[in-house]
Amino acid sequence: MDGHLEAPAQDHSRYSPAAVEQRWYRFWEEQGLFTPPAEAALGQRSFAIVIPPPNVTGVLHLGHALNTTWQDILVRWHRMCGDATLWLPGTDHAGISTQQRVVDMLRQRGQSKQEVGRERFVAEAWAWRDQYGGIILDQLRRLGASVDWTRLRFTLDEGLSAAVRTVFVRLYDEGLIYRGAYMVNRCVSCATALSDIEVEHEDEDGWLWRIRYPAADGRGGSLEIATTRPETLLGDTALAVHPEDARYADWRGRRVAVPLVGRAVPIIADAFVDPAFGTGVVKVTPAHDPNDYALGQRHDLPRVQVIGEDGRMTAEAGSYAGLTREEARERVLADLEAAGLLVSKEPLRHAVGHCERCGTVVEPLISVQWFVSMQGQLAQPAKAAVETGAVTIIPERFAKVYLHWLDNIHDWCISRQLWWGHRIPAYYCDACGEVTVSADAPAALTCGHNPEQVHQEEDVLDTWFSSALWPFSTLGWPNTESPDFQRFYPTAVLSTGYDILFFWVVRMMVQGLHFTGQVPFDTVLLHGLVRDEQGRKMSKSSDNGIDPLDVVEEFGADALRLSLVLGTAVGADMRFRRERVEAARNLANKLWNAVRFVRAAVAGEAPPAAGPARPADEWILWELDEAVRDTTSALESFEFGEAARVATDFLWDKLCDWYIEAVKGRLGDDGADGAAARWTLFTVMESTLRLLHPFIPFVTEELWQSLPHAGVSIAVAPFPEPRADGAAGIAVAGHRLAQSLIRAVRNLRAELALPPAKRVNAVALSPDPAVLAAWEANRPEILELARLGALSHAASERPRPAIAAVADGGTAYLPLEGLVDLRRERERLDKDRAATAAEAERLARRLSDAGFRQKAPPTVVADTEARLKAAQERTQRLAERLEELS
RNA sequence: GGGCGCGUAGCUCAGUGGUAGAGCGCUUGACUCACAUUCAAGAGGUCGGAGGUUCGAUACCUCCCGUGCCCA
Repeated sequence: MDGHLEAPAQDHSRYSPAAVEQRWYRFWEEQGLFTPPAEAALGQRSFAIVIPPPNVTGVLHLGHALNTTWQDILVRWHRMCGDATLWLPGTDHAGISTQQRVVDMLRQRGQSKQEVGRERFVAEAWAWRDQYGGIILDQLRRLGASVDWTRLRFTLDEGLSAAVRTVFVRLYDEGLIYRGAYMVNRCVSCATALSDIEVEHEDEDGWLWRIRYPAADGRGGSLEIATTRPETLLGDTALAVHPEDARYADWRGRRVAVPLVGRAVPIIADAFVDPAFGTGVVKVTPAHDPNDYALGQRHDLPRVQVIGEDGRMTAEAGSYAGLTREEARERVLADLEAAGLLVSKEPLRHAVGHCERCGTVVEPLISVQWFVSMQGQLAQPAKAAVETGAVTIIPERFAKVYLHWLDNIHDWCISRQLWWGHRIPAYYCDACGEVTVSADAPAALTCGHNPEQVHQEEDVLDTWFSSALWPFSTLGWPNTESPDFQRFYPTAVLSTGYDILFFWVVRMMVQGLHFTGQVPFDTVLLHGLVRDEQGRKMSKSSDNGIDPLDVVEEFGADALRLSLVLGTAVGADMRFRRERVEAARNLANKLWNAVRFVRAAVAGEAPPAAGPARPADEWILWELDEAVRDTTSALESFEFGEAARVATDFLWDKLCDWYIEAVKGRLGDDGADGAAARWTLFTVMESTLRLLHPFIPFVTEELWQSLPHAGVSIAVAPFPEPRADGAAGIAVAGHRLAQSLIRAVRNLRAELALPPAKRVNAVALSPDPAVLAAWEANRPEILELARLGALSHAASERPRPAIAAVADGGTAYLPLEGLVDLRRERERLDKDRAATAAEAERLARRLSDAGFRQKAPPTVVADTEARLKAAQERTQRLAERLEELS
């Protein structure tokens, strides 16, 4: 990086982020600025965030960009505040997705997973990871994420894997992990079991078929049932009605024949049945429906599995064996029709479960899986932590969602029939089948047989099982003496999308509390979805996804970041809008040019300390203090949009539009006034860069380096603080009065279409000597910014006729007879007078209300009185002026 | 069915128990020596509807309408 520290910023009027950003990221990384110092300074606070580990197969999308921006703002801010700041990066191994990639890769080589075998398959997966798994990490660099790359973690790292084994064994020993045959969701395409929350329910248009089941007890008659899944009738082992449904009271205890298979099954009564749905009779297929499974348990029904794990009909399905679920449905319907048992069909919109990963319709199947018992011992502390405020969820409303979910939590199916992942540390004795659970290959089996003769469980763990440990496994746990764990756990903030509140946040809370006894983080920040310009969810299938890197290429990472935080609220979905990025790009450009101006003004050297000399100087220093205070308090409450708005408004509206324009005439001055101007301008500009750095790190670094500076990087320069003595004084108030006058004159000039080059003289009158003094104190600024030739206060010089600009505290008259359309002028003044009078009337009415005077806070009453006085004065002056014109 | 959002300027969205805001768009003027990715000025809103609480409601409460999401 030789030389570029001294390299001047390009002297173009347009900022080119592409030429700048990657260079600075390399610099930050090489300087090790994102690695917290090894030793904490005395009294230094620590601030840690673990990144939500992106899927190793993933590519960056705008949701990542938003979340990364939030975290980077927090982290850069804390780092500049001098905290020992750690932002720990990493990726997760994404079991299903990665396995699918490797399977595809093998298929292209003409190989199958079975052919290569488990060991080689896993090796191929690692090779795939090494080749492609870093893509998303480089994308985070492009966004400016100030993560500590020296602490990069991966969920399959040895350390993290040891944490996974430790947790599994402990939960097993505590009886909180168990293995058994239960109904779970199976994705026949991904060929694995899924947990409940990996199933997405979507309403789909389907059919409700009515099917007749003839009596099988020789007493004649038949029962009509309604179903959306006729193919499962092959596995029916009962029909059910509501216990109080009089229509079917006679049927209870009788038997009917399952169509096509002829099996005689009982009619049972259960309050689960909704008598109002369909015919009030439901078929019961305990092996293929979660509700029927529960019914089957209550009534001790046999289970007949007619659909296999591959989604095809089993031998139990008789002549349908081998057909897919879809084919079987067609055949069953045709055969029912032929048998005269298909009564009717009607359209029905109903929820169908799909695999969250691949979209395939999930099949509920009974199989042997591993589960975590979530209720009670695990869920309770996680609930309590939020209820007691040990953890704050922002926005608050998600706390309710979180608690409600924990109240209704189900056991978590954690086994996956995959090869890529943490293989479950359970060992089966080949001699007796006994299960031994052990973090390492067991030296002794619980059954006492020879430990040589074991085979390890084939299944791996749900990826989320390892993600749940992320806040502490990445910091060295289970070694609780590890320096990072000691220093940075619990972490400070966990920022992620609300869509993975259940998948991840809850589970981290559960595991963190159970295994460390502490909350894993103090604050949970949840962001919304970034949608496309039409408000649609972005997705690969609808091809409306926007690649953040395309945006970075075109507008710069700073512009993307700023556009994602400006004008957005925490937790709310937002639309991505191109104009927003353009506006943010324009702001970066504005900053660029403002600094160009300052650089020219100070000619390469930091101006010697001078302090403010004129009211304008006092005013901008005071406004800066305000901006620093407001930005800081917004950051403290995680209001990123508000923080960015305050900081950028200061830059544009205060510093650029007012102060730089006001100070221009003084910068070349050789005396004390020039020195004060240069010092103030430089001081404010440099502070502004630091204020903006957390939001737009690249351009601020480039510009900060181009100005005289102390220190290696703005990234480790102190965040601005308000001056201790920065109260608003008379000078500040005076400058604001001058600004009001300037605005009033500008307004007039625009009305009259006076070109800026045209200088006019003005007479400014006020009954208040303080106002006159303020104008006098700001005379050069007023002359320049209002484009006046001269400004006098003597009433005798008041030009007649003239046109008036009514400002706060007084009125300015411009001698513009001939230019003035008197009728239009009267209209303008009258409109103003009417509005001001209405305002005065409203305020007067409020003040005459005894309730208001008694109950409103005194400051509000005083404020209202002041406003009334100002409105009355202004109305008076406008009326006088109208009088003069008539 | 249960729960939670949202409805503010033409568009997209901030926001607040006490004077309604921004960006873009629109109108008018200006290539003013940092910036036309700019500057100055302006138009535009009974803050979805109806009640209620309050001295005061766009904001708090209730209901309704519209719209979106989560869970079952």
